[in-house]
Amino acid sequence: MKSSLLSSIIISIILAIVAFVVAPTDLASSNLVLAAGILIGGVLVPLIATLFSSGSGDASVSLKSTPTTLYVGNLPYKASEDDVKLHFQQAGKVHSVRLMKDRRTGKRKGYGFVEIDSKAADNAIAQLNDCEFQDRTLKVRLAKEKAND
DNA sequence: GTTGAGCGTT
Repeated sequence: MKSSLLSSIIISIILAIVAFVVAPTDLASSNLVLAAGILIGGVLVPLIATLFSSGSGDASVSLKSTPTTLYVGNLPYKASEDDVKLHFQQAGKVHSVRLMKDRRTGKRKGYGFVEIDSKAADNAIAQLNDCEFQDRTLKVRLAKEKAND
C-alpha cells in the first residue's frame, strides 16, 4: 500500500513534468495543465491501484478460508519446508510452512509451524501426529497462539 | 560436519 502511494507521487511528478514540457507557451495554460497532471496522477493512479487490489487482493485470503496454525515438533534436521508441506498436504490444503531456525547460524531448531485449512486441521493432527516422518516421529498439535476457533 | 526438548516471524 505504501508502494502505491509512492507510485502515485512519482507518477504525479512525471505527469507534471511531461505536462509542463508539452504545454503551450501560455503561462495560464501551463499552470492548468500542470495542475491537471498532478490531479490525474493523484486520483487516477490510486483509483487504478484500488481496482487492481480488489481483483487480486490480499484481503480475500483471510475471507476465503480459515487457516489454522499447527505446531510441529520433533522434526528431522534434514527435512525442508517443502518436505513438511508435502507431508501435510496429504491431510489437507497447506497454506504455509515455517520451520524455525537459529537467527545466528540459520540452522534449523527442529520444530516449526504449519498453516493448514481448519477443516483439515483435525485430520492432520489425527493422521500425522506421532507418525513416522523421515526416521522421526512427528508431534503435531494446535499452536498455542495465533490460532482461531 | 555435531544435537533432540520445545510453541514462532515481519
